[in-house]
Amino acid sequence: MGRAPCCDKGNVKKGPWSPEEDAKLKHFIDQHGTGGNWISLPHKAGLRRCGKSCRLRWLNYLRPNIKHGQFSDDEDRIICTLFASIGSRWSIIAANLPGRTDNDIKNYWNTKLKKKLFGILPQRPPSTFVHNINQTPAKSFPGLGTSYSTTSSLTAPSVVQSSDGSSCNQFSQSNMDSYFYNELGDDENQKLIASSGDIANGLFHF
DNA sequence: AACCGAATCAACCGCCACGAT
DNA sequence: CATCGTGGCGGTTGATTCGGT
Repeated sequence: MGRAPCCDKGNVKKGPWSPEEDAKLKHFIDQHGTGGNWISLPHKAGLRRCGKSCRLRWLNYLRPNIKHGQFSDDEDRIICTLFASIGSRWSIIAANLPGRTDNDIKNYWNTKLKKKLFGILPQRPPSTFVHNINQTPAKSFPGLGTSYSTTSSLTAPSVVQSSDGSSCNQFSQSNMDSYFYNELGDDENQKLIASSGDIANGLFHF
C-alpha cells in the first residue's frame, strides 16, 4: 500500500497556469491569506489545482517582491559562496537573496553558473562514487540560521601536474559538487571560490 | 523557410521533517 | 511513543524558445 496522494490526481488540472487561475489564487490569498493549509486552499479559492501546485505558484511567481531576470555579479558570488559552504540547499541560498526563489536559483545554477565555473566536463561520475549527506546539527556556517553536518565517501580527486609544474586535484563535475561542502573546510572553500579560473579547467590548488 | 539540437525554465514528483493528535 | 497529515525541499521532467545550419 502506497502513500496517500496529497490531492485527487484525477480531478486536478496540471500544466501551465492561466492568467485567470493566477488571478483567482492571488485574489484569494490577498483576501484570506493561505490559512496555513495549502491542501484545502484550492477548493476554497475555486481552483482545480493541487495544493502543492498552488503553493509553488504563489511562492515562485505570485507573491510580492519577486525578482525575475538577470542575476547580478553580486548574486552570482553569493550563490557560489553559499554553495561551497552548504551545497544544494537552495532554500537557504534563496533566503540570502531577497526576491529570488529557490527554483530560480536552482535553475540558474544548473543552466548557467555551473558551466561558468566548471566549463563543460564530459566525465560521468566514477563508479566508486558514493554520496551520503546526513542533516544533523553539528557543523555551523556563519550567517546561516541552520546547522548541518555532512558525511561522505568520495573518490579522491586525481592529482595531476599543472602547467606551472605544481600539482593540482582534478575532479569530475558531480564529484566536485559534493566534495565542495563535504570535504573542504570553510577556508578551503573560500580559496575554491577565489580560484574559479582554475575550476573552469577542472583544476584547482589546495 | 524549415529543420534540428541545445538551452531554458515552469511545473511536477517523491521523499523527508515536523507538528498535531 | 506511534501514527498521520501537511509543508517544504531538491531532483527531475517536459514544453517551449532560441540559435545554428
